[in-house]
Amino acid sequence: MPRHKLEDAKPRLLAAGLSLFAELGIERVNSNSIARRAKLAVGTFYSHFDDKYALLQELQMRSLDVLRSQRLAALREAAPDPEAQARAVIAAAVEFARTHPEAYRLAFGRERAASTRQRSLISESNRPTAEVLRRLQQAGRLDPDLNVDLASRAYAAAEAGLLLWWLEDPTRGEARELIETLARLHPVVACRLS
Amino acid sequence: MPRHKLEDAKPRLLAAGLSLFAELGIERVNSNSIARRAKLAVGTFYSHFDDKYALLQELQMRSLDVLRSQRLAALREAAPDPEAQARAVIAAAVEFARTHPEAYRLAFGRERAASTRQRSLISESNRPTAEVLRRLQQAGRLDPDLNVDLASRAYAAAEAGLLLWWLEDPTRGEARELIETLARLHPVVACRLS
Amino acid sequence: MPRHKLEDAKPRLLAAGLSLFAELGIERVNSNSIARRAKLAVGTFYSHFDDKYALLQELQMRSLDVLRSQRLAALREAAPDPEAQARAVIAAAVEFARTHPEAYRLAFGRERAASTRQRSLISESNRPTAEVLRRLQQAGRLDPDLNVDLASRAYAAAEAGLLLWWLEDPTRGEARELIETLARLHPVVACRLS
Amino acid sequence: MPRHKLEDAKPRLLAAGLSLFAELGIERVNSNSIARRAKLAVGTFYSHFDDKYALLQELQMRSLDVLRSQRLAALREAAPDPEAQARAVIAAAVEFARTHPEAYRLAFGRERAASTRQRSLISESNRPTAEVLRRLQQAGRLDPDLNVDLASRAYAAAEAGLLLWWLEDPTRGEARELIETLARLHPVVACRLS
DNA sequence: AATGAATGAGATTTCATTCAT
DNA sequence: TATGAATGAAATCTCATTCAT
Repeated sequence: MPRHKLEDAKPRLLAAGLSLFAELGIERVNSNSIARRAKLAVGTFYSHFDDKYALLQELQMRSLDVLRSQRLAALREAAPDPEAQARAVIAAAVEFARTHPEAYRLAFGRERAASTRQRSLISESNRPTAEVLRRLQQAGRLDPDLNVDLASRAYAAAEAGLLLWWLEDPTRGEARELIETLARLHPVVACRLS
Repeated sequence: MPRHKLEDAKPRLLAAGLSLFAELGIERVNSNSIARRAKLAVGTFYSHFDDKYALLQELQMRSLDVLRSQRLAALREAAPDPEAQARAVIAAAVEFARTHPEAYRLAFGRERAASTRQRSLISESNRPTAEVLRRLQQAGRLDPDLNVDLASRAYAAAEAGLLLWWLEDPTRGEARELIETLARLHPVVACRLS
Repeated sequence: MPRHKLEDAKPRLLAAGLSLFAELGIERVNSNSIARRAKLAVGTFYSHFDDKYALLQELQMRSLDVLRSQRLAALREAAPDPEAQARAVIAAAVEFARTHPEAYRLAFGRERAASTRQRSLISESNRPTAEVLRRLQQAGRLDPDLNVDLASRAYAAAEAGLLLWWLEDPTRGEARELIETLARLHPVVACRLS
Repeated sequence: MPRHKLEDAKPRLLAAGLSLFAELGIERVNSNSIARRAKLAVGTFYSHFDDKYALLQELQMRSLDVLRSQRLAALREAAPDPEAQARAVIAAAVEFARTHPEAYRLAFGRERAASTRQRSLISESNRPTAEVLRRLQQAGRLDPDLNVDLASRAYAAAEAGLLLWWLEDPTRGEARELIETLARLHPVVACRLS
């Protein structure tokens, strides 16, 4: 006996999952409670997702997509100078974390779609940075001794780690300070030549 | 019917827990399997730990203590120059991660003693760095605009993130490169004046 | 894999619990055995009751409700004389114990919904008696020195204790004798004036 | 490695058991906690008692012995009149309950040495009353229609039930009132002829 | 597609009892 | 006799998943 309009089950499950995961962490959440919060039956949950990890993964992918597109937009509007561009991309990330704290926590926090041997999301969002660094290095504008993969990975960890920590208590700093701090650690800045 | 010598139950449980947590993550491990791997009865597990999270926490604390003391030892032997000291402390961390990969993963990886609202272990190991930066800043040897808390937190995240990523596949870089990369991002270096 | 019709799980669990508690006492009974006797899965037990004590409490409440209503019915049909009324109410209790021995044992026997600091069920069923005595005393038809609370509580214990003992071996007396004996101890009779 | 003087292990276990049983009820108490409260090792518990039920039974027996002897003493000092004697015996019970509330609760409360098909302790303490009634009835001083077994059993339940209830909150009445109330319900009084 | 009671494997935890010291 | 760490059977409880409606 179908009781709800058909169209909105999936978005409701995603929203319910997002808030529950953010509150409790995946391992403390179960499919029944997600359905309950979405005011749907458990069975409905299973007709949309294989399990809670699938829902988590979808949430993470959606978050990353939004973040990615906001970074690209920022990039397009930034001055064509590597440092300005790095700063713009960082600012986009800080803004995303500020406006979607639950999504950011879910995508970059400790939650993993368990079973899945999913590539780290940090690595995922890291790839473009490595590319940029490589190009700068070839252009002679970056320390040639730098291991570009390590540096971009270290920076990505710094960004995610700092923002997650900040989200726990946003009085820990102002957006401006966050951006400034991250910019100084960004390889484009910290390892530039001259 | 007690069958084992008295002295070794707890160390065996710790060792069994360390290897199982490292292999599977806490949520895939249960008290029965820890006891089984330690060749002890379940009850023995519970006469030494309240639950698997307590065992995890003890492992984390022990790892941090060892890491802390190795950092201090490195510090004592380093030249009295801030940059040399930062490098020495980084080298000690890399060495610890290399020689105790499971312990490092457990202490800094995503595993958390759940329910416990335990202070992040990264923050914990972060405190001394912030102190050093504050002193340098007062001595006028560090950018006075730097928010020392944010910077040290960002660096700590970079270090932990990079080492965890490296441990997944140690061919990703040489110890030397890791140290070099982290040194460049360390606030003492990246934000020094002149 | 749900296998049963929906309607009958709870009644079946109640019936299974009643017979098992009566046979063995709560502490010798466990949720698995209740479910097994009801030919249901353990999980089904827990989707209807928090634990075995909750089931016990529901059985006790239901028994008391039935007993209460039978006492009221008896009262309505009795002559408007206090002694006749007491006798009618006693007879109703004896009849209830005779026809629902397990329910009576569960409600008045030693089984308690443990942890619960539940008001004694004897006290519960005692309240009306105390009221009646108080009114008779004010009307000058009962010894004015009598402590009505103590007397009604003592009587209630006598009634419950005698019936429980009788249920252990009904050849210990005839219903008529039980009623007669209890009537003589009832404060309305034992403490009447003139 | 014996650590305690040999002589006092058993009394200490009995005292520990008495207080724990009184606090929590047998089913919430276990041999380990009894030994712990007695500041002895578990093993010592098992060298003195088969299990916690054996300890309970010993406590109950000891309590009954003391109560019995106090009743006898009271009887010896009472006037040779049945009613005075009943009153004296009741007073002894009230006094015992007042001075040894834990022991009284243990002996007459709902705790049972489970497994044991032990005769009810109430029945046990009931026997003498039935004897007395029978003699009075033969002497023509008691209603010849009275079923002496039922009456004495009902009275015993009233006495135990009232005193247990009173012990829960001794402000419920004064010793004098308790004695008076119980005396009125005692078959010797309530069923005497003329 | 939606429902939700029912399922039962499996995890957590307790505690009476043993036995080497 | 006393000790107490170790044992492991058994109880409690959870929750992902199914399927008749």
